[in-house]
Amino acid sequence: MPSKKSAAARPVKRVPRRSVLSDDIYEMIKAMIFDHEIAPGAKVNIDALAVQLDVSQTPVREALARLESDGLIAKEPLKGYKATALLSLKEFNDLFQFRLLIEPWAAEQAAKLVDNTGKTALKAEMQSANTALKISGDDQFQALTEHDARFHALIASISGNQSVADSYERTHCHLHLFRLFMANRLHQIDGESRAKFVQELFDEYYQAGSGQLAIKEHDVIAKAIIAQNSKAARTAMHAHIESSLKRFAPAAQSINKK
Amino acid sequence: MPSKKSAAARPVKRVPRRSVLSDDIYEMIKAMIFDHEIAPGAKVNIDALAVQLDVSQTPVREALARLESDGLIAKEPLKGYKATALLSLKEFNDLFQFRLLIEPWAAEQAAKLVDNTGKTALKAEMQSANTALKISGDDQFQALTEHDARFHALIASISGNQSVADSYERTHCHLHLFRLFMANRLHQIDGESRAKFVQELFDEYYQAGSGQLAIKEHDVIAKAIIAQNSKAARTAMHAHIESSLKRFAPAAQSINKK
DNA sequence: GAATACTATTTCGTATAGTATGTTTAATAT
DNA sequence: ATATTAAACATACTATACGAAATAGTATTC
Repeated sequence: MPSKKSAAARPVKRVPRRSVLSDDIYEMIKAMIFDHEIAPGAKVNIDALAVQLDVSQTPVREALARLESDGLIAKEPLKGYKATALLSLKEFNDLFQFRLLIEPWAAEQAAKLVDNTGKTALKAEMQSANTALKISGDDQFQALTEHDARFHALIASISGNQSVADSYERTHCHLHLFRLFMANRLHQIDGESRAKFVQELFDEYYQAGSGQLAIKEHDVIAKAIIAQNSKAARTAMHAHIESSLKRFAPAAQSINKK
Repeated sequence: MPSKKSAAARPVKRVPRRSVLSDDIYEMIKAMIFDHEIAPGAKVNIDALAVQLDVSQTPVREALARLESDGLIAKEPLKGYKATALLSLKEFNDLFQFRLLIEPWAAEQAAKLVDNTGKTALKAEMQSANTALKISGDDQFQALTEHDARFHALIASISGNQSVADSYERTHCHLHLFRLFMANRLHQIDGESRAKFVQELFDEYYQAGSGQLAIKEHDVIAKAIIAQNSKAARTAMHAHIESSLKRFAPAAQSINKK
């Protein structure tokens, strides 16, 4: 069996690796949901979307079918697709309860099984978090949210359990949280008090106290895993999720009162 | 606002409720995977499938996109769809580990929150299990497997947490287990020893000891939930999954050795 | 015998037309 | 004026045919 070196040495012929259009469209629509180009609850017109993306209906239909399976879009037979509504307070709490069931375990396992590759990846991800902190405005929030998604997915992956990793990915929790936040953000225009609330929410989420609260919590988790301290990793993850729940609860609640 | 009674009294106009072809096809293909009409790892030709089911490619494409999202079918870009392979021993263990994370909690919550509707549903499901025991042969195994799927899904539903219920459903564990069993079953022809092994496996799974082992375990769980004894429900569910894991492990292992 | 060139098959996407259902508007009747 | 009915319109869903691009298999050449 050829070594990895020799394999890397010979010219790689498998270049094409062209992604299938259907997959690209899937990612594009997901992105449109993510950044509110498709608002929560908004109707999704297949034909219009196909025209807008300059493709035929076929790949759009496949993408929507997958998105429905993901729970990001709901289908009403013969009436069409709609982006799912924002999380209700109950759904929000349920989601975090679910995460509490699997993620502390995942962190514990990750600490037990992590190898050098995993440690390197964790360090790199924490670097990207610090980079994100230098951005400003909504873009920063998006960058931090994406770091958050990658960080948790990485740990689930290091845990070695594919079922757990998949189930985490499928929650799309970062997407839901980002939509909750942006929904509040977009209501800024409604009044000063709201604007202040949103700003406070943001500060509280990412820069409370001496700053970068969530990132600091990530740092604790990452360090515990790298040190292969499984108990510490579990408790740190548990604390982080509960802390994150408390930070986001006001956003979820205010939406419900609308 | 009209009461529920008056709403139920007037003739229901919402009769149409005609399912969309695309959804039917999805269920049909899933059923074909379930009963090995599409073998694990087999290639799935869209055109052939459309002809076989006597529909156009459009609904087949949507169905396959959803099935891929479910993890029941894998897509290789520009090469087509294939039914996913049987669970490897590792995947099998991972799946059960995942279930151990969420199902005991679900049972505990179910015991806390169950109402009369839930209790009635649980009793009805246990009745259907007894009915299934009267069937014979592979059909019995299928009937029992389907009861198993409904029973666990019901408890997840009673737990009240949609995220947990969804994540359980998406494991499609009953489908994977059934495929594992049938794969062994189909190898009966290979030799007497194998035939005996399969028979023993079956007996052990559903009729060990004084009989109906798994069903008895279900009964313990159901009774604990109905009695609203949450701790008992949790431990019973935990024991049941571990017991189930031990029963099925040989099947998963023998596949790996192939 | 290995690399290249050619052919066949298949996947993927497009385009378009037809049908069925939902939605809206307008007209009619109570 | 309200409610019911009917027609017009829009859209979702399905069918069908075609074409482009990649893969897989075969043959040819060195």
